[in-house]
Amino acid sequence: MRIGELARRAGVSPRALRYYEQQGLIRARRTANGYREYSEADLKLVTEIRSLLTVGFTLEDAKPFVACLRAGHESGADCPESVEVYRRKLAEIDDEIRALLVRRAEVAGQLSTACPGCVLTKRE
Amino acid sequence: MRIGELARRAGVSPRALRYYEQQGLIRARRTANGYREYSEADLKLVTEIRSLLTVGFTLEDAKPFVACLRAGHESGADCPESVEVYRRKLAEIDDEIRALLVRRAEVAGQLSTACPGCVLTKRE
DNA sequence: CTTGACCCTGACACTGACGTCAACGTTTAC
DNA sequence: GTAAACGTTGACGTCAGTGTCAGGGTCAAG
Repeated sequence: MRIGELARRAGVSPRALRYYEQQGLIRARRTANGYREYSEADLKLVTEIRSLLTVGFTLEDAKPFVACLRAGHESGADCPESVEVYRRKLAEIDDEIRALLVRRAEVAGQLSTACPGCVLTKRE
Repeated sequence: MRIGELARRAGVSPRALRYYEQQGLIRARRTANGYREYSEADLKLVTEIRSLLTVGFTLEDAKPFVACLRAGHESGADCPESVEVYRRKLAEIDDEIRALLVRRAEVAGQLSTACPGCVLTKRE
């Protein structure tokens, strides 16, 4: 299939696919006229990339998963490199959550000082 | 005082001060040679901006606080517009925390599927 | 033959808060 | 007198993942 069809089926733009290629995540054979030609396996790669991106991963993070799929594994997570990315991401998310909780407390403190009673304490 | 002194006392770079001015947050008188001249009140403005930025506010968010100080109030939060920004920010932070908790759960789920026992459940 | 739907590459736009450099004028200290 | 340290404006670089042109080529249907 060509880029337009893959884009529709994967739910992304052709522009995004070219960008993924440029970043070294996917590759495409070229037909005689220079058009990119994709396989079903490529659809699987792009689907994996998309699901990772929507969970907050970067394209860089997604690389091990793509490599894992290309190596023949069923899931992109079936490789130690992918698992390592999962663990790192989990730690990053935890850090962000902690930082946000601190910020929340600071802002809530300021707000209650500036306007006692304004804090509705939605959480907990 | 000139820009270098204000920058040192406020703990920011001269570049940042020029940027704040460009964004309409601070203003400076000019001496005959074109140098910016600041007052103690300006130091207070910049200090307010910095403390808001470090809590995750944008320069746009900081504008009502600066306006409030310029209007003569002791605290930048002594105006309804500032309080409104506080409340909005609090809601934004809560949204971000909720989104991160969802992401955390998704990633943790994927990780436990890919590598049972890898999730160390640091939280709770 | 031409219209329209594709495809190509290359490159700028965007968001935020600056860092950094260029190319220049001013002030201060020795 | 001169060099360091300061000031000025202007403009590009950063990070990520595209959107959106510009300016082409390709191909099937009518």
